[in-house]
Amino acid sequence: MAERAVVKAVEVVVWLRTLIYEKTLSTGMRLPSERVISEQLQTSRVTTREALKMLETQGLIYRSNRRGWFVTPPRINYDPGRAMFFMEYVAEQGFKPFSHQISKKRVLADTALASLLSIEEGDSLVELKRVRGADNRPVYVETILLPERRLPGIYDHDLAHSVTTVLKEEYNKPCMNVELEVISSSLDKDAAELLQAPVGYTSVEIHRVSRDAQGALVEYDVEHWRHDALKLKVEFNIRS
Amino acid sequence: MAERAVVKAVEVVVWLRTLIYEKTLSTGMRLPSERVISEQLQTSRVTTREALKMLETQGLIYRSNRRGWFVTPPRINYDPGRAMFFMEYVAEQGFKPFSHQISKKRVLADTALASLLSIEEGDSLVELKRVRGADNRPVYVETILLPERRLPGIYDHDLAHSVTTVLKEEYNKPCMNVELEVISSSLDKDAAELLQAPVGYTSVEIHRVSRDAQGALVEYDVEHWRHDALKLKVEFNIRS
DNA sequence: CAGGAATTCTGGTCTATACCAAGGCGTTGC
DNA sequence: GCAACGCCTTGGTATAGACCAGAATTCCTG
Repeated sequence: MAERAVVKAVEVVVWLRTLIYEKTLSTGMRLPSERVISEQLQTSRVTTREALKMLETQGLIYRSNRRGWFVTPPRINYDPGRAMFFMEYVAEQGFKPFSHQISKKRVLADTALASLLSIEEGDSLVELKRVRGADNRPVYVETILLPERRLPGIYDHDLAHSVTTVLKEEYNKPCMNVELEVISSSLDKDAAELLQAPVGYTSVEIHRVSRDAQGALVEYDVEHWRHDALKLKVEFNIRS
Repeated sequence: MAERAVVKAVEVVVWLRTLIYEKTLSTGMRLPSERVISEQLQTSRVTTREALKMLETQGLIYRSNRRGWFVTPPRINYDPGRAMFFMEYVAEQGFKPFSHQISKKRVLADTALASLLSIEEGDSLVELKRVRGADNRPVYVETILLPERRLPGIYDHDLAHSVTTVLKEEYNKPCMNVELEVISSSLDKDAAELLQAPVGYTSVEIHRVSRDAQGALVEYDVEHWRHDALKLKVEFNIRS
């Protein structure tokens, strides 16, 4: 009997996944505690945790510091090609969005930044940090850099809501062209804290360079998303 | 003395990361074995493994089944907006690319697939599976679906190299418009085997719908990338 | 009844140990 | 010369137990 043809941790994964698929456990609900699961399936806590982490990697469940494991809500569709801002498209998908500004300050472009953004070294940039989320769950942090020379007075505008709108309405510089860079990475300490996630949590990192109709850089933006909260959509035409 | 202000596993992470950054361990090299690291840093193997997994999530190292842990090579830049094919752009980046066809067969569109691809239910599709990689390291698996009705005789063409080229040269249907969907996910058993990665390994899943100049679907493609092998780049103009 | 203190519960970290399975490699035998 | 066998190393899986830190709840007190 009892060949262990199957991996024990996978058994736990399957058991939990079934509960989730059949909606015994549904979005937002807490899973049984690690100790209870272990007892139920006759396994050790280490093995149970391994299973939970697999489901976390799949994005099916997430943990909240010392509170428990929960079933992950649906992902947010994010289409950087649509001229809409966060609050709008998140609400459109039936979530209750929020956006908190963390900081706003001036920084000077060092060599690397200057060449990356094709501006002059030493140029002043307005740096904006935010956390954004839906239904009380923070999903990404972002750092925005705005070249002050091209956007005089930008520091004094209210940027808490929509930078895109300010650029368009106040400066007549709608972002026309976007360059995205996307990699899978992990959260550092700061980002993890803001997203209420463990350090090292899998993340999706998006770098976005936006240019106006003349091809001049108007916004540089780095976003760190919880990996399980994002479905990125992009549509474009091939450049031949 | 000895406050454990720091997490032991993080100590290990920092130690290894330093070795990597200062190039004591460089691309492709094997790390010391788990047991050796544990002894060296006076910690248990479980803790060491935890640290290794953190570095794996960051994409700094990867493991090869029972052979050891290795320093991850640079990521491949992938820009689906450029009208180039895999072998070309990978070679351009200094890698030695390869591409293996796994299977080629006909499948019939079910309801879900039909509506997703805006074709008729029951329509025949040519399904192509491949693994691709660089420098002997498989980096992604893909499944391509081609609607046979729109591409008569497509099954009999040599599709092993570049589907894009066949579509353009033989059918005069260059892909003009692309719709991407990107999510962070994890590898299932089949994909994991093909990529020589552990089951559950973090992956980036890309769905790609390509259309010709008339807006008709000509190619549907699902790619599963090792998360640490990909840097996705996209450039496009905003739709207002 | 409100506010604070104590308790309980949950995940977070860590140790020590054990055995398994597969890759790598050297040795042995033909 | 080379294939087959077998040993050693490496990661893979699993157990049992311990203690910590923070969240949640309960309970007690003024």
